[in-house]
Order: sequence, then structure tokens, then C-alpha cells
Amino acid sequence: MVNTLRTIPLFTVERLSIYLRTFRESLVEGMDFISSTEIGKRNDFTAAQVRKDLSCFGNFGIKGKGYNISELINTLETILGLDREWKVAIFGLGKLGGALASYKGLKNARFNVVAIFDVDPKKVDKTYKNIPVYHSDMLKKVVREKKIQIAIVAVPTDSAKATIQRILDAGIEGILNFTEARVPYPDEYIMKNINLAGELESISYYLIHSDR
Amino acid sequence: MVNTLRTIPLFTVERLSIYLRTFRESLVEGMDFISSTEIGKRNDFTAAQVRKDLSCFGNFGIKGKGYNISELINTLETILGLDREWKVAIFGLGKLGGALASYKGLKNARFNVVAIFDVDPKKVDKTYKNIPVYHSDMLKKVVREKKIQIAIVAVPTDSAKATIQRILDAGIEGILNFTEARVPYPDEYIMKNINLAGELESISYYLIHSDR
DNA sequence: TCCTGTGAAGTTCTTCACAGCC
DNA sequence: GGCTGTGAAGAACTTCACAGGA
Repeated sequence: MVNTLRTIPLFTVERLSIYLRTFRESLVEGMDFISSTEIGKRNDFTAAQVRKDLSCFGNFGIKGKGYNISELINTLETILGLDREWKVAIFGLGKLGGALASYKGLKNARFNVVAIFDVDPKKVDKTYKNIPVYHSDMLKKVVREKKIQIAIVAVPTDSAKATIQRILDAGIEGILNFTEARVPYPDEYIMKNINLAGELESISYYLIHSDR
Repeated sequence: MVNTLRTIPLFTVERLSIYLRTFRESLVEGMDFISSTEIGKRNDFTAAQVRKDLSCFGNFGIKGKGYNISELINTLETILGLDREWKVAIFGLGKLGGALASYKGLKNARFNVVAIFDVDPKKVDKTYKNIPVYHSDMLKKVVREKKIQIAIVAVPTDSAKATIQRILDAGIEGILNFTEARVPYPDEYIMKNINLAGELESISYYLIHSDR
């Protein structure tokens, strides 16, 4: 019984890329099939969790044998939308923005960085790693012309809120936010926040509050 | 009634840094008290959620008035362990490692990067932003001497697994992992994974599978 | 009147446990 | 014998709704 896509647990979605990575890894190792137990072992999930997650999208497993690795790679790529190219813009060409723009993993995964935005006159109207750098004032025009679908935000804290607001206004519906700013956004948009300080703070919390 | 620290929901811990940031922000705005409703509004949480989270640690609110901002900043800093200095090492001085080493937010938040590890002879035995760069072979010795407690891993994919294993072996109990590798670790350790490709993949998923 | 703190209810996610198939 | 798929049970988290204090 295939779950309708509407009711996939959020947590299942977050794990799909991990499964995909595991399948790719085991393909490289020369395996043909992999069991839910083995997938779980490699990622610290229970086998039941793995089976339940994958069963949301169809009955891919073969009883007594496991999951066909190359079949599942194709399936997961389609489910995740990696069968198409996504056009990405990076906002902020500081150290982090530059690192993200240079990151090979993006292009390999079909996330194609087609524009960088910054406000520094020394940076704009040039290219960085062959990617054109525009002044942020050009945002709406460039987004429309290049059909940009995903924004990665790596601007300084003090301009973060305004930048994100302008990205929302420009109609970019997918945002990966590396800043501390939190901005309300419409339901049909999706924003994911990565906060370095926050992650370290919760590590700090756990280091203090566990028995050791 | 104060919850014992043992039973704080994991999700509550993840939100504590967000509350702390909100309190700091409202202090800068000149506020003295802030209500759970306002905290929620700024972060897209329900007011009940905010109250329940904060009530895990004590009764900080004043009925009819809200939370005393400067008191809560101190309290949250103590709860999160930000009343002490943490010694951090960065593994991998590539673009991302360099960006993280330069990031001012770390030092301000009492996460002090005291060592960088890499294997490139052109980089080791020098300093980067005044931080000494060691060859990874020196890991155990440096960790012991400098009492490093937290590792940030930003090495290339192919050496990630081995690097993380060596960090675990060296006894660093807090790890922030920017690589795709997933390595099992003992219960008393804490590892948080940040996976750029994974985040973009789930954004991709949601862009496809929402009604628009 | 405003806002907190919190049991109780509701929702979402995870694990169990086993029938069924290879 | 090994492994999947899945209802049912259990655990974890969130929201409701209201008593009670400032």
C-alpha cells in the first residue's frame, strides 16, 4: 500500500537523502541488494524505521533478500526531485558564501549555482569560479531572467533579515538560510535554517548535562 | 515545578538557542520584558510551546507581564553551558574549514578555536588567523595538551570517516560534522551532522510535492 | 485584564511483533 | 532461515484550555 505523498512524515523526508547516500555507497562497494538491518546499522536507525520509511513510497523490498540498490537509487532520486536541474543563487560572497559556491557536491547533485549576489562594489559585475556576481539590487531582474528556484543565504547578520525578505518578495520558494535571522514566510515556501552557533550550543548543553 | 534535566525533551534543547537569540535581540531593542506570544511570533512557534519549553527549567515568567529579558539571558547562558569557555578544533583547512575558523560568531559565543588540523604540508606548522595548524598525525597529542572538547569536521568526503573515527578515539566527546560520513559513536558522545546536500535535497522534495 | 504554568487531550513519530513471501 | 511490510502499541512532542497570580 503506497502512502499518498501528502502524508509522508516530515522526519521520513529528512532521512531520504541519508538512504540515498547509503545506497550509493553500497553500490560502490559492489553490492546488489541491501537489507533494512544493514542500512540501519550504517546510519544508526532501527531496521523497522528504515522499512517503514521506504514503504511510504512503494513496495521496493524483496522478502528474504532486501532492497535492489540501483533500483532504489533511481527511485529516491526521482522522489527527491534530483531528476531535474535546480537553479540556485548564493547571497553573500564572504568566506562562507565563497566556500559554498566552490562546493563540488552541489553541482554533482544537480544544484547548479547560476548567480551570486553581494553589495561590495569590489565583487559585483565580476565572476567567482565562473559564476556571475551581481549587485543585490538586481535581485528581482536576475531571478526572473535566470528562473532561480533556490536561495542560499550567507550574508552578514545585520543585513540578513532584509535580504531574506527580499528573496521572499522575489518569489524564490526554497531557501537555505545560514544566518541567525528568522523571518516568517508563506506556507507554500520552504525555508531550512542552519545555525552554526545554535548547533554548538546544543552540543555544549549535552556535554554538560549527560552523565559522564 | 522544575523538570529534572534528565527529562528535557530533545526538541526543547534545540530551541533554547533560538530563545536566547530572541532575548538578546529584544534587549538590544530596549525591551525589559517579553511575552511568550511575542517570542513565538518572532520565531514561528506557538506561545504554549514557548511557555512549556521555558518552564522545564524553572518558573521564570511573571503573570500578566512576561519574561524578564536580562534574567533569562543569564539563565539560558548557564543552561547551555555558555558560562565557560569551550576549546574547539577544526579538522580540514579547506574553503569551509577556513570560513569556519574565521567566523567571529564562534569566539563571541565562547567557542574558542585553539587548533586546526590538516594533512597538506603547505598548510601545517603555520598559523591561520592566529590559530596554529597541525598535521593530523598530531591529533592525540594536541588534543591532550590543549584539552580540546569539541571537534568541527570539514575534511573532504573520502577522508571523513577515518577522521571522525580518530576524533572519537582521541576522546573528543562533542562533534559537529559537516561531512556526509555517518559513524556510530558511544552514548556518552554527542555528534551533530550538518549536510548541505541533504538540506537542499529536502528543499527540492518539498518544492515538488507541495500544492502550488 | 494580561499573561504564565500546566494537566489533559491531541497529534506525530518510532518500535514491536508477526504474518507472509523468497 | 532471512527479510519485508504493516497493524497495533508505545513513546515523544505539541496544543488546548483554564486556573490563578500580577
